[in-house]
Amino acid sequence: MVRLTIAPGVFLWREKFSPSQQKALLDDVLRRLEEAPLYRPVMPGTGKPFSAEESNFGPLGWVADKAGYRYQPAHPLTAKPWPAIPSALLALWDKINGMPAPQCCLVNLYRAGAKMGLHQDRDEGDTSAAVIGVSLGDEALFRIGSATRGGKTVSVTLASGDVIAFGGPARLAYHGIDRIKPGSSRLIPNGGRLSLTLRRVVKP
DNA sequence: CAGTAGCT
DNA sequence: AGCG
Repeated sequence: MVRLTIAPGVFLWREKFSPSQQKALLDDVLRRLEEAPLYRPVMPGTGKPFSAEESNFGPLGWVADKAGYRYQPAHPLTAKPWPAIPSALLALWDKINGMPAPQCCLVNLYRAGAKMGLHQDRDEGDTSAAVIGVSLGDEALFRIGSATRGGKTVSVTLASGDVIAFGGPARLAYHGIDRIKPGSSRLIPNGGRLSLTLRRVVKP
């Protein structure tokens, strides 16, 4: 597999999941989302809704509501534990990061027009492992900079099956999704992009 | 005084 | 880029 270096600590593998693997992973993800339905989080304080919809797999899920950002073991609407992380994603993590296993797989669904402002993944007590993201469906314009706001940023288009990882010097880099390219993939019913973000949350 | 995974 |  060809690993591209986007910036120090930021790596990209194009189509690391083949089309048939993408379809299998999507089916697995959609089955699990029946148990843990997507919902629309809101910003702490202001209550402004995200444009993306979210859910989680794994022992801990990242949630946002008026009270703040946090990890919790159960779905905020159903109160049920999050479904397990798909085995294909655990295998991917093991190849890139090794042990210990990820504790969270945040699922983001971006339909046409959805985006995600520049932010840091900094709600984790353990930042020693890289964050790993898998893209399914429509292409997205991803942007990543440094650990401080206002620094230089680089943009890259993420397509279905692509895998991005940022760790080490880039683990706390600001990053976000500027826009989705509607209709660029037929993988997801009704269109859109699913991002599957793997993270370690607490120290072993 | 932080806000900022939002918005203009 | 910078807001309140």
